[in-house]
Amino acid sequence: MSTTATRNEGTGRRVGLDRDEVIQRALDLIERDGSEALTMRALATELGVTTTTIYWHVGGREELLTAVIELLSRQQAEAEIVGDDPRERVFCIARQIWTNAQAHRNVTSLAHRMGATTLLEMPMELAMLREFESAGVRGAKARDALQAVILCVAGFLVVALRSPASGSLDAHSTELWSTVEDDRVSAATLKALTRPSDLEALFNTTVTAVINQFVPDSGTAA
Amino acid sequence: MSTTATRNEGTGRRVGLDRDEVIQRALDLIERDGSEALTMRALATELGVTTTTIYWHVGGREELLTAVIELLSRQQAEAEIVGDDPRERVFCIARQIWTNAQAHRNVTSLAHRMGATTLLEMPMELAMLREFESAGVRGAKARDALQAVILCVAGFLVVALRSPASGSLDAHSTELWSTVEDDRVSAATLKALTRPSDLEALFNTTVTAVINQFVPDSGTAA
DNA sequence: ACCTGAACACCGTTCAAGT
DNA sequence: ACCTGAACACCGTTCAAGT
Repeated sequence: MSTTATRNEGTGRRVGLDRDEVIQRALDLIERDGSEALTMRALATELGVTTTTIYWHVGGREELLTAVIELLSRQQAEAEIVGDDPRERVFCIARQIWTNAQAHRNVTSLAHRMGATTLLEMPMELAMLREFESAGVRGAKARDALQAVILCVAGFLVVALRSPASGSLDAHSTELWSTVEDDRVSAATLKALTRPSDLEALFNTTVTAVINQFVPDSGTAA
Repeated sequence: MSTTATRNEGTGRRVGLDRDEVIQRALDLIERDGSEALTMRALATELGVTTTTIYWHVGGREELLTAVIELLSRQQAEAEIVGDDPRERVFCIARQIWTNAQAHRNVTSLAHRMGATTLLEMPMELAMLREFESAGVRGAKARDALQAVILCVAGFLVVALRSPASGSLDAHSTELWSTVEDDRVSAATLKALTRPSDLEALFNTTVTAVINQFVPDSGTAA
């Protein structure tokens, strides 16, 4: 992408690589081929360099992955927040997290597996806090409201990110349910379970319910 | 644990191992040392056997892990469901999932990372469906209600399971927030963020809100 | 049927050495 | 300061061979 890789300013550099470029290429590689495809050797080959060079620039694999997540966190443009009242605006931000996650599935699910979701979504969580403040929700109440909404969104991401991502395991809900029989559950319900939910609609309903629980229904912001 | 390992009935067996015991020991090892500690070689050593024996009995690593999750799924005793109306009973089941997950952190977070949550929680999800039925919620509505509640619980598990599990990454929320400054967020809120939420209380509030959204407030079951 | 031994192709990481 | 080459200790998996 950037042409800085082949720059050689007459210094002792042979490749002209810097830390930022290593991380950016790592991000690209993960988005393209998944996070398991990012081995130190594969990334080195991609950069036209030896494995040890990566260690010199950014450190080991754990540091590299953390840096990738931080990079994406900064790149996720904080889109404009629309909505007439705090409830709507909080919902708008929740949808942005949801949308961003689907646009960057591989890094998002990586962050998820690493327990670094907060690191990735920090800017959007901060935006959400500002809305809570303007709705008069602050202190421990704001913290809990944030946790609840983020938790709920995270739950949706768990489901949304696993479907076409790791096709190896056939333990996906719809296939599992097709083998179940139970005389205390109607046939209509069991049949419905074999078809996927409309996650979009379900997201709206559920997240709205949680937001309404924590954000008061004030018409105008303070 | 079971003494079947040293049994040798005069057949050609040298060790007397069977598939179930391999899987049980794998489960024990994961619960004790974490899922990363379960290597084929480590498990083989634990069993007093060669690596290849595991392949003969249960197959590769993926199959082994799936079998472990299925085993725990069967072992999670379906405790008694208490509550006067469907809403309360659904909440009771949600709490059981929550409790079981914390009692078996390592396997649960493994199932989570594998996208096999449904496989693990199937019996409890089925119990929840029965409550929906008795509340008159069936078909696609029951499926969506199940999804919403499970999703929400899954979100809580994401947070609850990452704290003392993988101590390697310091990207935990509380530490991250301690460095943040923002003039549009009050000091009280920022300070609250550096202290962990009461997940127990938050679970009750949030899950109840979601359940109420999908299960009608009927006093008595049909 | 059940299990071993040796081997293969990977992996992350380190360390001395080069310019 | 920046990068290479060789090596180490791991890993999952396979395959022929033993009883």
